[in-house]
Amino acid sequence: MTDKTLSKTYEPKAVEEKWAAEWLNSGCNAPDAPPGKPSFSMVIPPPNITGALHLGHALNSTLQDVLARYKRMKGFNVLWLPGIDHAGIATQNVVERQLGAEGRTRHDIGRDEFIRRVWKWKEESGGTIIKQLKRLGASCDWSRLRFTMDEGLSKAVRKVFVELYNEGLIYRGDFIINWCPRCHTALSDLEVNFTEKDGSLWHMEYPLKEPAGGVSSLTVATTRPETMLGDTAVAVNPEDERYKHLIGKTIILPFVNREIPVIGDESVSIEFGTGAVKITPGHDFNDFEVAKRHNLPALKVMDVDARMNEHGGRFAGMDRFKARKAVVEGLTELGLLKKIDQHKLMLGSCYRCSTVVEPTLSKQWFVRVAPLAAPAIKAVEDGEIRFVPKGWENTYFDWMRNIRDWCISRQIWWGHRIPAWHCKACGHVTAATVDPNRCAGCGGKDIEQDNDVLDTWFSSALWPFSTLGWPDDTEDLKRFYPTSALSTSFDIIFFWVARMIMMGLKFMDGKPPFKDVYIHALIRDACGQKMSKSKGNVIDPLVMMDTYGTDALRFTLAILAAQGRDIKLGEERIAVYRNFANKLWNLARFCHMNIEGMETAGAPVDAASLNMADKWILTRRSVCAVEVSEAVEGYRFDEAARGLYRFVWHEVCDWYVELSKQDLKGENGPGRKQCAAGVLVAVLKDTMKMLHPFMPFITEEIYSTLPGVAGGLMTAEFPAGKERFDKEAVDMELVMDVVRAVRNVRTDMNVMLDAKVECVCVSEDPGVRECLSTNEGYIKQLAKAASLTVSEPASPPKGAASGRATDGGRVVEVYVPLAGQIDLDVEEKRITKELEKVAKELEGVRARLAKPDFADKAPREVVEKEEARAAALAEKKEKLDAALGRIRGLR
RNA sequence: GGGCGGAUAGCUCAGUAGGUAGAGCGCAGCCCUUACAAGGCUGAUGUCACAGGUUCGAUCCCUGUUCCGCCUACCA
Repeated sequence: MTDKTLSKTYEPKAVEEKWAAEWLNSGCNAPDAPPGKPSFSMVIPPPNITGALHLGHALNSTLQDVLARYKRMKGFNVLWLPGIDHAGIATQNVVERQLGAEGRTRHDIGRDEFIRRVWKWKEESGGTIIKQLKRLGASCDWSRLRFTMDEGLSKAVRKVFVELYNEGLIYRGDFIINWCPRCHTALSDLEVNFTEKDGSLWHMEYPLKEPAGGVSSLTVATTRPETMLGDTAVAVNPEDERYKHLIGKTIILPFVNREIPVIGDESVSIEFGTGAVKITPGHDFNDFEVAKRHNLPALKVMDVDARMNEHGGRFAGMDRFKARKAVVEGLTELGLLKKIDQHKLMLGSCYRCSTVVEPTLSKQWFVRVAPLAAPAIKAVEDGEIRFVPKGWENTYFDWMRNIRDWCISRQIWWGHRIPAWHCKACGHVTAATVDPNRCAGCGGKDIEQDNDVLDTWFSSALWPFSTLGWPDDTEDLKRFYPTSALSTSFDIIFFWVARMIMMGLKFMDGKPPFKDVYIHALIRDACGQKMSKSKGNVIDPLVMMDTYGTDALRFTLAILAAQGRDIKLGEERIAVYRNFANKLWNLARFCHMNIEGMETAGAPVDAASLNMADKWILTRRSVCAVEVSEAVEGYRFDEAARGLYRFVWHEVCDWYVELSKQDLKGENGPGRKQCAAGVLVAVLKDTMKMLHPFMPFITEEIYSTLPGVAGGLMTAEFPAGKERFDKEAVDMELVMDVVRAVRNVRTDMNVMLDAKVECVCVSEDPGVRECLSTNEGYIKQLAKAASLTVSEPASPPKGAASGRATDGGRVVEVYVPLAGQIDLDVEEKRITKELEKVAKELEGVRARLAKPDFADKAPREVVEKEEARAAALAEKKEKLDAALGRIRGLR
């Protein structure tokens, strides 16, 4: 696209495709070969291979890309390493569904064939999200794309497992875990979502074997009647006067007629329910603990599908929910159901398929987490790892300090198979990084690898170093570990961040995986609801990119990314920043129209030829650059984006473009034209550079059309913001203020736009007067004034409407004589209103100054400032009084 | 039950070493002024949730209250 054919509105599609391809070919996403540059590294939080880009990804990737591109432009050797995880359960579900469509199960085709199918699926349709991230402009080093099931990463997983096992930090045993009856696997505590549900509290009467103290039964209250078949005790509080005499007695469990003891346990609440609790160690976390304390047996009464098993008596074979109904009916028939209370309970469901989980006793592998957590807590306490915003540290500490062992085995096939072999002869477990052929205990050859695979998060926890080549001692590890920052969502602080910290410290010689953890906001819909497919309130980032352009989406996400607050996103917001992209585009068009044919427009401008407007905009550019730098480095993406928006729209476009028009048209001679063009181009180039991390496509496109440009923006240097002309910048602001004052009067007085007015500016400050005279051209042009008179204080012109400009403590009275045109009523009303406001304000300031304490205790600067303010207000009031008098005098 | 965060213009949100409260959208008026109507100029609107406290001074700090979110927790 050449400068001559820039379309009137920005059309993102072609531009995005062009640059996305260009960046991929250029290789500038990859870090340089070892130079002296400092490193900046990040790993992408690996999305699921089954996933599609949602707004959370888009936000997170945009912010990381801002960091990556910014740091690159700041001279860092940047590595942003992308990848995906194998999402064990989710992926297995996808392929099992495919098989299901063929009328088969994974068991029909066997483990090896199933794994082959999953890999085939992965090659064909896995990882579409990577393409989508590229479309978003994410400048990852795609040549280093990693996958948790890669050979290298699998090697890392095995080594970590074996070392932890050998140290006794991984163990296997029978414990109660969360079982998903649909996925047929254990889940860790974190993989269960709890939601409040309306349920019932059934009061069930259990007969005693022998009456005691005139009592022949005990009534328990439960939310899960069907589990009664697995009861191995009834517990009461040992302090409970109603029941303490029953402790040690025997109950005959209805239906199955099993004899179970009444025990005393302090965990039982006297107030809740009936004060007596049935104990089902095979299907309840709490009961399992109670049973351990009392040496009670645990009985599993359900199978893998959560159907009642052979211990279920007449209920055997029934699904747990059917069995519940049947048990309740059965009890009713026996006259043992005493009461049903409405009761709210927290119900756990599988985070992958939402099936209600079944706490089940089962043999599983666990990580003993406490020893790993201790140094991980310390690293954050000591500030070695920093959370941004800091508040998230509490969440992290809270969890880490109450951490429970992590169930890492999953009864699925897709994932890292546990590198442990069971010996059939001696029962010894051999954990090994290389498949062994004999038992390490007895040397026997009849060994078999454990059937389970590891939790996907087990491999993700190694991500910051496994992706850099560990366990090999690679150059990448030396250069890029620890990584500089990790950006992610708060909901995986436990899943991932905490575990990465633990594993990083453990396996990387105590070095944490990253220095900063940036926790980004959660995106909600415009009403504040969490977006979800079932609610139908999802905004698809891909559709937004199609509709408004990728840069618009990115800028929207960045400018809304304030720390510590959720983002409520409505589509209209994106349209606003689409407009911004368009504004930018037209700024570029304006530039091209005005420099067309100028050979030297891209050449550096001689500082001596700069005028006040040039110096003003160059200064504002520098201030903006510094502000953006500080904001990005402090992860305040919203501030950076807001600063850029203001600079581009309200400084460059609203003012500099207007200020430079006469010069650019050549009205002030070739020298001025040359200079203004040079400044405009320079400012535009810097603007593109500053904006590039946020809006990479449009900026790259515009930049490439500017004269005197060599190379792309990605490798350009971020403006340092050193060139400043503060004095001129302040003077320019005063001139702008005068223009605003005149416009203000014009509007208030309903002066037609094309009607020129006279304009009188009065100031007692000779510096101010000189400044205004020098810039007469600007004022006349922008305020549409036919003439400008600058004078010392004198009696104001007759029949003039008045205004006033103040900037930096300097004051200019502005008069616009409108003899005959002035609407006296309007002007009188306007001045009266203004006068009231000033009087009120003055009163307040004077009241404050009058307080003796204020003068005594407030800092001197503040007192002086207030005094100056009072004086200014008094003067203003005086002027307004005079103006009012003049208006009235005209009647 | 514990913890965290929010409450600022009609809406969505910034902000403040405690010292005159800001933006965008929307709204009103005037403009199709050759970069841009996805635009320009101008304007109006706030007991900064409530009640106390500290302070010369609080939207900001402290305490309590009320609403609204979220995270976390084995009362069956």
